[in-house]
Amino acid sequence: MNNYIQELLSFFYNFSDELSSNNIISKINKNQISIDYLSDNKKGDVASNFYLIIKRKIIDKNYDFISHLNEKIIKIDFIKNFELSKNGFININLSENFISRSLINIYKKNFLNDINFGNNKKINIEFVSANPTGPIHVAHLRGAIFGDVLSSLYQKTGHEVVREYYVNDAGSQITKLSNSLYKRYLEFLNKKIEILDDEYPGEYLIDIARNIYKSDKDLWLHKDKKERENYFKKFAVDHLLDKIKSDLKLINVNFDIFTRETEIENSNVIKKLFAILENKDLIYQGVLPKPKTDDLEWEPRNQLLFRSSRLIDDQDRAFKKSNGEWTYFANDAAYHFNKYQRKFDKLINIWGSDHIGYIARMKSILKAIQDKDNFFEVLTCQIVSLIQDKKKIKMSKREGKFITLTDVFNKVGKDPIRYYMISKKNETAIDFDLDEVVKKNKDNKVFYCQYAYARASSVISKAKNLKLFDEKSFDIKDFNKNLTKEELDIIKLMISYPYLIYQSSFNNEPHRLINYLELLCSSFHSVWNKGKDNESLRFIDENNINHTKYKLFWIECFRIILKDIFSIIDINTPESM
RNA sequence: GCGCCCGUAGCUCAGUGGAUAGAGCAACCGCCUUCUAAGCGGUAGGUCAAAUGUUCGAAUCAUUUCGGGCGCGCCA
Repeated sequence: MNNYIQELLSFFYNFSDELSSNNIISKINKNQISIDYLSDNKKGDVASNFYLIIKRKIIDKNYDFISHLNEKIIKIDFIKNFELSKNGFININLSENFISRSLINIYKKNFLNDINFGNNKKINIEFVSANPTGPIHVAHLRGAIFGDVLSSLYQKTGHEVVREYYVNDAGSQITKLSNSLYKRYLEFLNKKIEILDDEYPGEYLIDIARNIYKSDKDLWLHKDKKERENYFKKFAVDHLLDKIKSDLKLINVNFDIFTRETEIENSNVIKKLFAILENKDLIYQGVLPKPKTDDLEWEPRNQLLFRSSRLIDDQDRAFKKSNGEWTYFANDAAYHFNKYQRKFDKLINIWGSDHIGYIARMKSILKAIQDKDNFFEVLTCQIVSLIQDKKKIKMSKREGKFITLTDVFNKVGKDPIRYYMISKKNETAIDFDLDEVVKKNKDNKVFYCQYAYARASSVISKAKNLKLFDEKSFDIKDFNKNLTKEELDIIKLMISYPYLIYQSSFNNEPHRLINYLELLCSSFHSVWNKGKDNESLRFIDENNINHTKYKLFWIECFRIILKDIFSIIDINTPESM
């Protein structure tokens, strides 16, 4: 029973049901009931607004809320007492017995047992999916880490997660890539070349071309164009995908599966999807309206359309080009149908904010092929602006000038990247200041938190050296008499951790981890420094072994919680710094 | 023109309809004979873009306006 906050919420939900079915109150919106366990404003260990919600809805004038609540709440074993504040909050204090049991659960590392709300549901999380036309650059960084941490959170809460990357290895961009690579290859044969505006100028293609030249010499000059194009396509994509994988490995982002667009194209999945849509009268031959964009040469054309406006989208979308080829969207729709066929309970996509306009049509596809409302969810990441010398770094894809993941990694390192990218809401555009983040390692909170862990570890190792670290003495009951208020506050914060994980996962908000982590670490540093002013408040006091064992117990728990958070964010846990 | 996101301290950002709106950085003043000063304590800094509304209660919800970002094609 680690998730006591959830239990408390359920208690109030049931309470309100009981009150309304007995006609004591009129109907309320239960979603308004909340439990406050983090804010500074709360007066008890936790606080609820329950009374404020029902107060105005009370019909029975003789109803005595406090004694009724008292009668019910006394049966909850983890509650010590409660009081109704003048302004209507219910302030609740937890029983010492419960707190010490919870702490023992943390020590035994079974504190997350109760937040298994996933019940082994299969979740597919698709993220990054950057086109294999160049190295991973900074625009993909945020989605990569958001997707990775979100996946870990879902795993923590009992879901079976598949991390998936969709490889767009078909279409005209790949043809252009193939042509650009061929030109670089021609360079090795001393031919003069010119890279066109819409081709890929990046120097990374030169290295790939060199490989082809080394093994094949002038072989491809004499081959037929189609054969050569296909070979160069595959060669380029394979190499760039390897590069993407190894780049992502630098920041510990790994995938379970890479699905290629060409696989989808070559399978019959698109035909199957097409049949389903046609059967539902969602496919027709028609003409799209003129787009609202300015400066657009527009010729109306008759083509195969998907009637997405009947579902979620505001207009219909092209399924086939006028030359009869499937559109990118059609392939992508087939890919999502393919994911559906793989029997996931839920699909989550993480897209950059530049794809927001694409969400409605894809949701329309998913709605057409299945009934569940929340089966398919798209989470978007707003852009990250890189700041250097107090200025935004401008990137130009056309000139092949962009900051790659490797550039940022070499400058900053894995932990600050992962920490910073996950510390802000995904829907907020953020500035990532490369100078601030590396400046003397001081301005970055990741070091602040790792330092807290290292300090805690140094206490434990010193205690072990002094033979004061005795596990057998950790089954303690009356720790509240042996610890300071500040220490008890940290302990109460720690035992709310399971609910925090539950909330972060349920709401797709990994950044809450960071808020919690920083609060926890700041409290720890503060308590640490109390020992500087007052020797009796140090964690290890050889003159007071009794106090010491209580302190060592919660510090070990603190390390366990920190280690758990660090493992989700996937940053190092340094024993010393 | 339309859609989505955002606007909170000088800067970067938290903030679950609820109690006195917070943190870090920058500024200023203190704290190392000590389990790690990569730390701690304090001071100062706010019309939560604006207006109206809903509510017992709004930074949070609704509407409008202003400002910023990202998108809107048979591209991918």
